Amino acid sequence: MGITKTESFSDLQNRLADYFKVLGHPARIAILEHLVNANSCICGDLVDVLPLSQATVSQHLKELKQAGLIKGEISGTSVCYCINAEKWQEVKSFLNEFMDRYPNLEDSCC
Amino acid sequence: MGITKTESFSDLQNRLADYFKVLGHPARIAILEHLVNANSCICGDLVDVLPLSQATVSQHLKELKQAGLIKGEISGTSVCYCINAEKWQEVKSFLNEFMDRYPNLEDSCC
DNA sequence: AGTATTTATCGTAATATTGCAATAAACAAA
DNA sequence: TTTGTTTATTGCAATATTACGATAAATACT
Repeated sequence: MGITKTESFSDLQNRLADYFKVLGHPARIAILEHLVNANSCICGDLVDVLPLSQATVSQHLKELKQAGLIKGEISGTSVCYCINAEKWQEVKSFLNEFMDRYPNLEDSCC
Repeated sequence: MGITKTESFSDLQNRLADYFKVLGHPARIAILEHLVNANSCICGDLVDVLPLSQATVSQHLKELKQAGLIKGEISGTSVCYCINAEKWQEVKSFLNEFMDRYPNLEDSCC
């Protein structure tokens, strides 16, 4: 019924899905790319770079922040965003472990 | 407006987001886990394993198949599903390349 | 104080996703 | 042919997501 049956799956499955999900939007990919490329705090110009309104960008930033992938630091009137390095590594490993569970072999059955 | 502004983003950004997105649901994670663990074709018993109706499972399988992550081979009345090994590696690399763009360093600015 | 700048939040509309019952489709077995 | 078995599809209903205008909140500057 449009509601994901979260409670029917394991914590691990839900956590995996949640991280994949937050990465599953081109705007959030674009935001992360921008922050990664800059490799520094970006104050405000994200809205200029993205083809979305200020309100929409703010919403995507909120989701990325909630997932822990980025940090936002208030600096005067504006806010500086950057990648949360530790969390980024953690998520990378977490997702990779999942992908690595399928062996790199040629012994596919079909 | 609920519609993702796909056309405003690059092909690469959209492709990345699409792969993350298809992985962004616990049911699809569970399906993939089952296929990975079996490391063989699974005929039919997926519905028994998952806490979802046959129709819903079939829908998730369709999405995974469309993304190319799994293959389905008709075998009599039933269908055998298994991981698409080549595509799995390809997607793993593709997503990993994105995650690796953020350097493994401690030189986070904030 | 008043004005400008920047970001967050609220409210709302449009679209997407999830889930399932019912049904269809395809095949096997009797 | 009829019956059962298995998977796909259709047609909803419920919820979630996306997007943005309007507005609020917070701070800086005159």
